[in-house]
Amino acid sequence: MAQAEKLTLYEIAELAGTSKSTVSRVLNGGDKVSPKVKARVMQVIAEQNYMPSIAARGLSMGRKNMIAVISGGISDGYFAGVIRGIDIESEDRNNHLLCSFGRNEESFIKLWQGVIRQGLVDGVILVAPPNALMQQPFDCELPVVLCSSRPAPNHGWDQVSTVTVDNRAGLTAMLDKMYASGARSFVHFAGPNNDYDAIERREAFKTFIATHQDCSGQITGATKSRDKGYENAVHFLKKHPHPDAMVCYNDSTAAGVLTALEENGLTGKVKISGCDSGLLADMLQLPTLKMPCEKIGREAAAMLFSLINSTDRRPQHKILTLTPQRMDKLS
Amino acid sequence: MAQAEKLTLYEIAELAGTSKSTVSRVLNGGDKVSPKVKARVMQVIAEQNYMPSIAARGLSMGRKNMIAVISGGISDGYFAGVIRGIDIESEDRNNHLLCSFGRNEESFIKLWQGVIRQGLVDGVILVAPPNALMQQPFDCELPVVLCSSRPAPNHGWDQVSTVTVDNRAGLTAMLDKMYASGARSFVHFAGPNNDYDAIERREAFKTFIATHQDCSGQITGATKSRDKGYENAVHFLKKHPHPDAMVCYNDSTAAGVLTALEENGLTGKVKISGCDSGLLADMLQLPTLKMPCEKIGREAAAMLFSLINSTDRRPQHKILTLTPQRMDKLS
DNA sequence: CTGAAAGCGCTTACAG
DNA sequence: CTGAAAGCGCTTACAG
Repeated sequence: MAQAEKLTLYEIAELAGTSKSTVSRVLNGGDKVSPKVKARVMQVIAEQNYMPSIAARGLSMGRKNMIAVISGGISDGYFAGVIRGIDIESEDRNNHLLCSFGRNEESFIKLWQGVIRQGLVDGVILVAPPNALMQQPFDCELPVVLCSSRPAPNHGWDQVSTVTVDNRAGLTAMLDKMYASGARSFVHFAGPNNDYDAIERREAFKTFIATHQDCSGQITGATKSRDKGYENAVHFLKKHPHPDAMVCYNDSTAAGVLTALEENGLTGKVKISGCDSGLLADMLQLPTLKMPCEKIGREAAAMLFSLINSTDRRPQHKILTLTPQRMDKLS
Repeated sequence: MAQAEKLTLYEIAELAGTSKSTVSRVLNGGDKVSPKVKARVMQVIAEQNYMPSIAARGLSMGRKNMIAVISGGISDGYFAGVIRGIDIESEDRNNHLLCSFGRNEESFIKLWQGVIRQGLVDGVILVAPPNALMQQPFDCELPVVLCSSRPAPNHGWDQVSTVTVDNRAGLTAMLDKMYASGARSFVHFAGPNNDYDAIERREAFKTFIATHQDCSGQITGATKSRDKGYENAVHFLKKHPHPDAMVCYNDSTAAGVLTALEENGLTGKVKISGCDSGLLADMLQLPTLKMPCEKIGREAAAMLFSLINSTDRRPQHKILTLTPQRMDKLS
């Protein structure tokens, strides 16, 4: 196995019979280099399969060509989608991706501190960061983009760019559909209280009920897992007659609720919806709102690179649409 | 928002009234520094929330404290699990993780070339690399670990360390169980021909049939998706009487086969098994072999770090067990 | 158009 | 125990 020791700029220069400066110039394209020399250098580079050390280049230029993504997880399809989106945009720009996955609040915060202080990236994307992080003052000179989270306007975090989804419009569209197909009594299996998306969805639910005199609505929560959804639904069904429609925070919750419905012989008798639209919703043929995960990642990365490449530090915000899926399965 | 410009070693030294050398020494712990000076330096570091530039440190030490993982994907639960495992081990060692996801063979190979030539990592983990890569001569001086793949002994790739699963033992255990519960005629819905795991499983199937005189077996394939599994099963059931047992390459395939069985009124009449054991198998209550994804990642990372920290370049190999799940649902 | 030199932020012999 | 100096692999003014 050819133990091709990594060559340096200097060695390439030697081989090409010229100086480091010149090799650097042909590498970076900018300045003029005589065609002859350029050709020779390029040939040596090709022969040696040489690529410059991007760490050294980063040191010298101050530009790292690397961005970090710190994510609250990876196993969930949501994270995978977002990260894939980020990766696509980074690869297109020949940038590297530093990935870290917070195992819990504490580890997430530690990763964040390390990444911003060790100065090895040009910018950071935070995917669903824990609330605890945003209780701390924002103290980072790097461009940052926040996904799926919109911090309260304090501690300086409100100056950070965001990519979010329009939970209110999405949930309202879902509720309108349910209403149109006859539902009048609703229950919302809400998500965690510290989750931005969950809060928004709950508010949309409240608003819908408040603006429809002929409708009644209850809220139960907080659930995000299938088991918890099941539990809450069992509990709910014991005390209440079944409603016309059950609007769940996400697909996992809906899956649990569905099981409870089945156990109570209510399958097909209650309209039910989820949110996310992954494998689970597919399998269950569940009406749901499609979370544009990959799009979120792409937008976040594009936004971060635009921030990195510009001197304008004003925060940018992008709101993406949640698309209703399988609405025909509602009735 | 405090625009805390990143401080350098030099500035810390100034603030502490000492030299860069000394600050570096307290940072790296090794050499002796007088308690007084050390305390002062540590205080300044704490006050300023200083962390050394790991890129600069890497340049100077030759050690990058960063490893790369190049993966064939991310959306699949398998990839997510492996990467999570790698991340855990890296974080424990204060190493960073450079992640790239190959969109196709070509992009995977390009990522590989870039990573090994740009010299910004100490080692590389390849997760399910495409065959095309291993047709090229192995030319990399960095430690490398291969997950879920074992290249043919050529082009130097056989000198690379691997972490794999014991497909033969796993599948054989599954077949034995099926046999014990009465199955005598088998069909294997095999996976792709260029997939290491698929090949191993197919071989195990062949061996089982060959060593059981009283059994018959057929192989159909190649499938890895649910749709393809469905298609193949429909096709198969048209021509053949249904067998006692259907052994599928993975859970997705099994899911498709299950649908075909249902359409033919055969639900519950054929023993069926998958492999992977993720959300899908859970939902279907499918007997399956559990792929230890996170463990694969952890082992691969641990192996890579041991390779990085040692001068012994001999390849290491680790084989993990596939654990049968829900065997009670077999009959 | 081209090269010598300084500098990016560290570490580590080498002399005190 | 501590500091000045050289060096890691690049880029980029600065002089030719």
